[in-house]
Amino acid sequence: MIVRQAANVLEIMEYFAQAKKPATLAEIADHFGWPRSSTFNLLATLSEKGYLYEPRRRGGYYPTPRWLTLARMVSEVEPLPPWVHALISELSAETGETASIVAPSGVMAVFIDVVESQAPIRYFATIGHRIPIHASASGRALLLQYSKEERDQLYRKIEFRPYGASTPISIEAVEAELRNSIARGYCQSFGDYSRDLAGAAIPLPIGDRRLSVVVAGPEFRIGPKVPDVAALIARTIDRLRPKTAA
Amino acid sequence: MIVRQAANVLEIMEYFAQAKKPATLAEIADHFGWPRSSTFNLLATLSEKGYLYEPRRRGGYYPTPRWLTLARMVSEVEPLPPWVHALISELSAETGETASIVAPSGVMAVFIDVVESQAPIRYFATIGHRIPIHASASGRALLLQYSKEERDQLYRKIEFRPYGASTPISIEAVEAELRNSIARGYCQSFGDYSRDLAGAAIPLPIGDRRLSVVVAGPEFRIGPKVPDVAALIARTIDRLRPKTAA
DNA sequence: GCGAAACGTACATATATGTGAATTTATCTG
DNA sequence: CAGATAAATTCACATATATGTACGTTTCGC
Repeated sequence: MIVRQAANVLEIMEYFAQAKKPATLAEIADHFGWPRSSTFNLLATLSEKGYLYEPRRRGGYYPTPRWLTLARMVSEVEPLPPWVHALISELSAETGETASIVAPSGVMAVFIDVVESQAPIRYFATIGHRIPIHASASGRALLLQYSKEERDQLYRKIEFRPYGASTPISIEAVEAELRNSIARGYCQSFGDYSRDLAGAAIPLPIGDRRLSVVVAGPEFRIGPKVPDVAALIARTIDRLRPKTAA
Repeated sequence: MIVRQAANVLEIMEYFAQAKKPATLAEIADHFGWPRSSTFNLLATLSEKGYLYEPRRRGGYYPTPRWLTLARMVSEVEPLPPWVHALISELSAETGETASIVAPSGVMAVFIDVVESQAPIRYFATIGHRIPIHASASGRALLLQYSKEERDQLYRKIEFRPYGASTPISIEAVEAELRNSIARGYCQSFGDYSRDLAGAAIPLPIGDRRLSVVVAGPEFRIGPKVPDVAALIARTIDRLRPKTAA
């Protein structure tokens, strides 16, 4: 069950992140199609807790910097090593495509760092974006770091839906693709989940964290280059990853 | 009316900001005394929206860096000029007390930037903290920037409650204190709202924003020094504020 | 300076939602 | 490795909650 008012808090924040200016109760209510009275209650709650304020007289509400302090506090914990962000920056610059770091979250894979392509047609991914772990290059690069037992447990929870023509829709299909990936030396996906999207991914264990790097873009552009891109990812990891620590 | 589940989202974030480590469903449920099932729904909602993930197998939930991207996006808008933070850093260092920037929000005043004192006994303020605009030095420094008409409108919404012995509990009392502040050259408060707390504040208009600076601490320590502190604030503003722009 | 439109606020009520109990799944212990 | 223990899910129902309606307040156009 989805908790509506919890989701609404996030929607409001995303709204402000887009609008980048204060908004009145009426504007917000109209934007979301919420009743004024409900919107009033929500905004009052967020204000009372110190997360929204009214910067100007009758100028509407805007988030306080408290969001930033909170977000900084939680992000200070186990930050990604700087070379990891450098890695995807470089990969994105070299390939012209979107490069990301991905982490597991149950049956999903979550983007935890992203450098977007500058091309007008590009893979539009954001931090927090989620995709099925079994139906994506980056997800399978995570699965490669699981033991067979752990994978079997996961498989039980996965709903195998045919998102696209090449989506693996059975445990065996996924396992077969994992074997192929090992043989090939990298993971790939051609529209497994998102139409017209192709990508190459490589596992990236950091400490006890199981992550992966992925470079993805429109199939027509990146498709033929997937092996080269994969090789580039591997080379770049090799060069940037500190040799000392495990 | 307070929107419970909206508040709960914030509580969860504050919990993670404190704990600084992943937490399982059970831990969170126990911590807040929430039923497991409700906690499950909330965590599922936040996860589905990409704001929580499970970094390790059965290692519990943790916020994704998405909070940080969002918070950065909203905070990019009209950031405080760097000299403003330098101002309160310096004031806090010189006085040994907590120094803050405050903005109006209806009948309340909100802390939008804070540099805390290092003293063991200190004014514990955080960004987002709210105090009544009429019953605080910093709040009255905001009111000084309002026209009489604007103040009168505000007064109608204020509940005049005797928080402490010196709380102004009538419109006339507030107006009198404002006149005193003008004569004195700064605003002060001795336990108007928080017991044992004293402070000095000065208006700080920036562009069309009405802000104020306040230095506050325990009455026994800062009390006798309030005039000196006020003078220091004024001098420091004078020194740091760029002369060019209005 | 007046009237009208827009905005913000309060409250009672029907209903969407949170919850306790039951079930399933995973982990620990001897 | 099995049995016990703890955690994570599911679900039907009572109730806390979102909302329609009405009212007061502020702004804007003329």
